[in-house]
Amino acid sequence: MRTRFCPSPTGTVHVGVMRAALYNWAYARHTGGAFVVRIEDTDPARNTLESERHLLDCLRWLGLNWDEGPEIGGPHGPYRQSERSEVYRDVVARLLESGHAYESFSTPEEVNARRAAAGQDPKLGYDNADRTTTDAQRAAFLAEGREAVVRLRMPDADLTWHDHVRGEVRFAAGAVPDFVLVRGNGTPLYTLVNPVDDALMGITDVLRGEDLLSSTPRQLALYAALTDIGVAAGTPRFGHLPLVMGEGNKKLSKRDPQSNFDVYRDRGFLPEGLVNYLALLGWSIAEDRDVFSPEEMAAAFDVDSVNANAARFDLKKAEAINATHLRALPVDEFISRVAPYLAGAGLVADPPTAEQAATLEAIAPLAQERMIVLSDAVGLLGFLFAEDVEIDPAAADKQLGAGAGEVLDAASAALEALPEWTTPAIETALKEALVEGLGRKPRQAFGPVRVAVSGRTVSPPLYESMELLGRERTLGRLAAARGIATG
RNA sequence: GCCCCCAUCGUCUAGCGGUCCAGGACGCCGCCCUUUCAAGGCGGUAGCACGGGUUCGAACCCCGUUGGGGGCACCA
Repeated sequence: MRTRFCPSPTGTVHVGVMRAALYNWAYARHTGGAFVVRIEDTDPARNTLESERHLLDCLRWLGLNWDEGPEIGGPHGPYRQSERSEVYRDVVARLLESGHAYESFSTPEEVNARRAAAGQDPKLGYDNADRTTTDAQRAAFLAEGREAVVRLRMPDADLTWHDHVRGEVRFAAGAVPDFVLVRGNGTPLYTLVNPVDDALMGITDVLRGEDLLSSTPRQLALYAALTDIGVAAGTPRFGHLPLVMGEGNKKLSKRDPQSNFDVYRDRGFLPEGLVNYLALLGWSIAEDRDVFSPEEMAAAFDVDSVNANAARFDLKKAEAINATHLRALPVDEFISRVAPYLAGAGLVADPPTAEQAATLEAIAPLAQERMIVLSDAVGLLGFLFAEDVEIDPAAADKQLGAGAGEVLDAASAALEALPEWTTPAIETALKEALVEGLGRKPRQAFGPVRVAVSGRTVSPPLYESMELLGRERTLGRLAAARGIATG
């Protein structure tokens, strides 16, 4: 099997597009085939090199390594369509020569006028009228300075195929007009270039979004022509993947912020977490299981079992899956992944100093199970790497109101006198002072202390955090919180 | 408007004629654990769009209806 991913390098990277890449990758890996990447940059107005680099970087980050394609080459290169003009020119010449394609001089206005004259809806589009253009007419058009587009002559037969995910699909003969392969200015269109390259690159299975389903009949016709002139060895199998939907009930569009792949990466989703979630959008590994590694996916993935329903992107579930992967990370691995986020926020040096590394190592196991994405560490652990802590106003409202002053005073007094600064000693002292001494319920006793020390209502376990913070900083923070406590 | 695709809990899904008064996960709600919040454990909530067939038997097959989605460029 040979599958491919052929993005157009424009703007941001879309999660739906990456899901398609993932399925292609997984299918190739599952079958022991090859995964080919090709850059479809035939629209110079919209394509940028920067965008291409970013796309490839996202693929690499997700772990979707390709066997042939940009940057690594391969036997069917070049893998960038902007570098394949001669190939297309040659194919078009042969298509024209064999009569599968023809020059078409009608302008869109003329087509519409003909439709209107016949009392038809102009939405019907091109009417195949130029199939019969004579040499004399052609010469006249050329003399007028007209440019011709090149169109494929569609066969007069139903077009059907067996789709990997949808089964038999059929389009009636005549449903698709002769479509344009080459612009008037001579540059080729996606409609030509995509099947030509798939043919030339030996792609056996085309897995792509359902939004391309209705362009399949055209491609089938082109493949037949290409096979006839010896460019293609046959027609690939197709599999049309369910669309990824957004919040509403519409295809997740590029304009939708949720569709931007970068935001997940930047927030600190793990590649394996995102792979896992994306895989679930239309496929399941087993009846009672939905957490798995990319390798497990590749081992189990089969396109024929992909679900045909459109799938809504559910951030909550994506986060839950990611959190599971995060917790499953070995601690040292977790530390090395989280450190860049802390460094990025200016909390630790890059790399962390010996002291910071020691703190990180001590707190990591406690922090790991409280996080969803890596960037959560910034808020959760920031208090350990700064002299002072900024208290979250909402947390202050909640915990530094009535009765907090008394708690903070008692905590300070108990901790000041502590002979040794260890987690068990802190625990004992605080419980004695607050729970027994003041008769507070644990949740009321420790809430204000937690906010004073960490600045938040959610933090790693309290006593351990205090030990790591040291007596001086802890007492300083209790005093600072006492200053703003209202009760 | 035309063509095509789709239809199981709020969401993602399992189910491919009987083993399903429909299983898992996220979410949500309880309870337990507990120093907060989480995490973890336990339990609960909620679904086969509708109508006809076919069949001894239908979530599964067929037809229709309704609903949703996608596509109809000299974009990709």
